[in-house]
Amino acid sequence: MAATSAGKTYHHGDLRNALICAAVDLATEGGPERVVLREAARRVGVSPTAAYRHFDGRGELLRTVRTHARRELAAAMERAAAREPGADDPGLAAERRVTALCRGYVGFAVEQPGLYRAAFCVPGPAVDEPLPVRPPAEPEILAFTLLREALEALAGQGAARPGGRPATAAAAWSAVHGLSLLLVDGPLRRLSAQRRGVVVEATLAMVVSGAAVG
Amino acid sequence: MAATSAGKTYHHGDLRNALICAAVDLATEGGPERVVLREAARRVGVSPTAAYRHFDGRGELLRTVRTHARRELAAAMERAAAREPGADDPGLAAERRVTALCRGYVGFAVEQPGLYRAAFCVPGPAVDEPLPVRPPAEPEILAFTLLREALEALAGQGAARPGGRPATAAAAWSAVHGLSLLLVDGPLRRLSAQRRGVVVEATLAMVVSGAAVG
DNA sequence: TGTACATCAGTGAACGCGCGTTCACTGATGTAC
DNA sequence: TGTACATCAGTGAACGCGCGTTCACTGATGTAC
Repeated sequence: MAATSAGKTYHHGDLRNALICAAVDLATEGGPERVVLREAARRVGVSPTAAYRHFDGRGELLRTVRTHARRELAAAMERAAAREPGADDPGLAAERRVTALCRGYVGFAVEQPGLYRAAFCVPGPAVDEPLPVRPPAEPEILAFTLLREALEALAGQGAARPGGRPATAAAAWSAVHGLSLLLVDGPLRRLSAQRRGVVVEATLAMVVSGAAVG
Repeated sequence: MAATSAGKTYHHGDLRNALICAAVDLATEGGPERVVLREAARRVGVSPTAAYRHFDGRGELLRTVRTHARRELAAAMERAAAREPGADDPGLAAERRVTALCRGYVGFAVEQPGLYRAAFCVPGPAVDEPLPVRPPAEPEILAFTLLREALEALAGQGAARPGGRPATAAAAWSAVHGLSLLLVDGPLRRLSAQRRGVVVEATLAMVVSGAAVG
């Protein structure tokens, strides 16, 4: 795009992506409520109106940011799992993968609180928007899928009750999600890094013990 | 107060409490972000300015609502525990109390989503407010205390590792908090009541198994 | 190769909204004498 | 018991803010001929 180096042309060339980047930055700085059309446009150096060429409105921009944030979360989990050393015992390996994924999850939340919150925001239908007859299917959330598959692998090793598995995965997700929010945005946000580590480990122990039971 | 029956006097008589009630209603309807000074005043039938005789500003009103919401949450937990039948075996009784408290916790969140979210909102310091040298100690959160004590009682029965206990309680809290938010405001909010029940039970099983380990 | 023209992607001004907060003020209350 | 006056608890208007969104518009681009 010629615009990139020359700067200042009338046509931006890649405005949609530029707006998304600005919006992601906003979410990173201050969470989903900070994602605001006018400010994103301002940062890109474009009039607010221009954004409407590329997005339906604020809602769509926010949903785009959310998708991005969810991908980043899953990527952080994968990276954490990849760092984990393997193990000969497949049961141990499975357990390690679960804990690594969880650590990656919580680590992302702690390091990117704004983005983490954006990953789970609900963009709120415009006031009094009529409810759709059938709500659109929620898109799969990759972070949850990773967790569920790792837990299934772990359960496959032991004597876990089949059929309880999706619910077991949801329970584990509850634990890491709740922990993340308590640490990031909630009553545990002032914990020292050390205490935080202790709480994280206790939660992981709970998740693993729950997987054995579930 | 003469004002109560006669209506319309210049002096309201109990404006502070009236504003709190209105603000709690707002939170109940739409969560903490719906708690807004002007609207609370409007509902009470008073000018916005009048609120400043009784509150420092929006922040104080919101903190008051939060306190109220936290109390309600704890009360819901206590009620749930009180409904639970006792048991001769003290270990079983302790376990039952833990699960009942947790059920009460999640039940409150599901029935009063707005209030639940208000209970854990952080009123956000005014932009660029200088950080206090020493952050004010977080007030104890009764819901957490209840949970911690019940878990301690449960651990006292078995061979749980001492010293791990506060962290174990935080892990349990993470689970019920995360579950509540996933159900109320998050990706699990469209679950049928039945599926929701399954997930709640799986989470409780995880919490109990974690208490045994921790 | 040049040019007319449709289309695309921006602009700038404006609307209406609701908010938090402050100002100068006034009506009501109750207390000292 | 009556009255002057301080104090308390309201009013109403206004300020400034930033937002989402829409309008009529124009500059730039690229394509058909």
